[in-house]
Amino acid sequence: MKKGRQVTMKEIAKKLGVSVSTVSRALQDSPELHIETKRKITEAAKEMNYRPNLLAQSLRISRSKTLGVIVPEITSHFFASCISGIQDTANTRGYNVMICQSNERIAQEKANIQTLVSSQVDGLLISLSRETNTFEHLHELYDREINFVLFDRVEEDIPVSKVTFNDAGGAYQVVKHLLENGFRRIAYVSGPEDLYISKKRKEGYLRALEEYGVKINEQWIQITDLTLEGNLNVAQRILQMQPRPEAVFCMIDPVAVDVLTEWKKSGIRVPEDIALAGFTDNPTAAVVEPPLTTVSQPGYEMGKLAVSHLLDQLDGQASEDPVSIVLDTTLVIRKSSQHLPAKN
Amino acid sequence: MKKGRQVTMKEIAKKLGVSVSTVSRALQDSPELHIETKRKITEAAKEMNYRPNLLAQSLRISRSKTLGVIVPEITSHFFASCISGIQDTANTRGYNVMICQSNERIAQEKANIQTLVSSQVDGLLISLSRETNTFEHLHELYDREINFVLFDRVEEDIPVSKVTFNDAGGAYQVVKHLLENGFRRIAYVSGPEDLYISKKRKEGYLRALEEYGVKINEQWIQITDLTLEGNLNVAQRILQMQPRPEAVFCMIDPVAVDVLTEWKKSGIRVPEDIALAGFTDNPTAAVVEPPLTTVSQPGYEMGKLAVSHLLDQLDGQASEDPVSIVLDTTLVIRKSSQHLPAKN
DNA sequence: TTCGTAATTGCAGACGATTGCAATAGATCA
DNA sequence: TGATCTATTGCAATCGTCTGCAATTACGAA
Repeated sequence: MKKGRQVTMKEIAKKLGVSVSTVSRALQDSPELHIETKRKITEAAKEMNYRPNLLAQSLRISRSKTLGVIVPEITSHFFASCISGIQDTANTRGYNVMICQSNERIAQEKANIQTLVSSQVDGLLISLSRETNTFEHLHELYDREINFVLFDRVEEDIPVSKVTFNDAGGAYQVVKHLLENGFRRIAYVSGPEDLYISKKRKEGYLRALEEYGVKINEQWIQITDLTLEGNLNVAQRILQMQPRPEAVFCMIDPVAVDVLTEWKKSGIRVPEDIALAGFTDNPTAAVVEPPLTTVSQPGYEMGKLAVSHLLDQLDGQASEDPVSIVLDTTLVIRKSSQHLPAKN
Repeated sequence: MKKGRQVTMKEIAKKLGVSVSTVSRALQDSPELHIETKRKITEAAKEMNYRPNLLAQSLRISRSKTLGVIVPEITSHFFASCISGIQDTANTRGYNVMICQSNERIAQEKANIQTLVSSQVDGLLISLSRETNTFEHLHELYDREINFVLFDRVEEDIPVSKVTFNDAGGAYQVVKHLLENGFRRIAYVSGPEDLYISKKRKEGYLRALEEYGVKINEQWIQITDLTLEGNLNVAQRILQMQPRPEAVFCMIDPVAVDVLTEWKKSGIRVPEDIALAGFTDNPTAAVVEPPLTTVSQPGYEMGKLAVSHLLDQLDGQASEDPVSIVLDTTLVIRKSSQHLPAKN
């Protein structure tokens, strides 16, 4: 099974006894060609099943009509949603998409950037890996005047457009909801502290507590490395605190799910013994028992917006100045945070 | 922010006063060049941050070192796993990957194929959409001698290599498990009947029942269109059967989860009142209450295998004859199928 | 009849890289 | 000293497409 030769303009030209340039112009529906010639050529092209060689086209016009996307991991439902939004929008605007995953490693992220740039993508959409705490590779992209947009996991000091969620606002919403339900001792389970979302969601958490006059206890803020083991450790540490927190807000749903599972094993009931909330609204959040209160962030929309902005930039429709688009999140109240008057 | 010019061989050549061909040979580490010239050129290349233009390279050597992947949807955890496996393997073997989703529509699937072929991918990995019940587009690919491999959702009559799961075997495993737990009236909730997996899993279901001497009741086989509404309808229909099935095997986990949710609302307890099992081992399966017995199919492995086979084919390492690789599934027993002696 | 003009089409040179072959130089041998 | 060989490098064509410009033809106007 060898790769068959594709039909080229040259072959159409030879068959019809015209020049390649005439074929090219006919297929572009150029107005300066005789209408009859044009008809003959387009007909022959269809008949011979001609398909333009995008590689050659891209090389010639120095635009590949392809975008590069780098996400930490595709198997995360959130990032998969982003990609889906990116794809759909890019396709309807005539662009293809090459997707890479960094697997949360900065070395892979750098390698991905190299590959995509070598592949002559017209622009990049990047969500940073967890490991990424230095940013020369992004500055280099910027210096080389390559268009890119950061989304979700961003670095604020790079002068490019960014699309993020109002992470602080979302955290504020959910913590406020807990406070309004009467909880006061509210813990926050954070991921590694240098992560953008760890910081932002902590901000919202602190703001809500402060607004409700709750004095913050430093031990309420627990750090997990986001591994299963780390999450279970935090779950246990929280149970052993004196006094024990009445509610816990986890930075992301998977942590909340792990914590919930661990507590169930220990016979702790949610929300009767302790309330719980997450962030992201993963598919699992809705189906755990009890269903998890969380903050929904529309990944599909984020992808759409990020790519739209990048394409506007490429088409010269957007201003040269970087903008920061902040998407609102939605509080999703489920049973895990409901203060029940009577224990059942 | 305009796209900056990339450094080309021409510029290196000019700077060093040599010809472009010499630069090309130096960067390929050709043995016929003077070692000193080679050193100077590679140094200059590094210093000027030269990166080969993959488009030009591909055009010249007529190999893009890029593969195309088409999946029904990226947001499905299973397909995301496949993609992840494909990516990792392709990258380590020096290939890039362009991913498309058909969104379960055949028209989109055809369009994706067109685009990828135009982009001169060296080969394709395709998992068919639900809508795909005609196959001319695949036959055309075959006739044009374009390399491709089908995975998971395949069409058996196309003479190309395929990677599938032992769907019938997996279904047999799980239904046998239900039978061994003492259940006899076992229903099967199928998706649309023309789907490959609907058929295969039904095969396994029937084989297990037959083997255990259970006479099949036609109404046990229920069809859903896989929408939420369809799933809930099936859930209700099952409850109303006389006599009611003792256990239900759903073709895919999401159906089982919908059914479970609906039953819970009606006060039906799983597995005490009725046992339940799914297929796929989605992340949700482990966290629902009760945890769902299911059949795990390693998507990452499937992706790895499919792409390895395709690449072997491209490299001429595989035989020309199509092969059919069948992966085994693993039964994952959880609470939803456990027959409890006493109701609690 | 002659010339300007418009309508069509082809030539040739890019885009950036690769590669067969020719060319040049110095070295070696008789 | 002349001929042959080898090592090193450049020329030019090529991949498929696009496009500025030149070339050709026909036509109407003076």
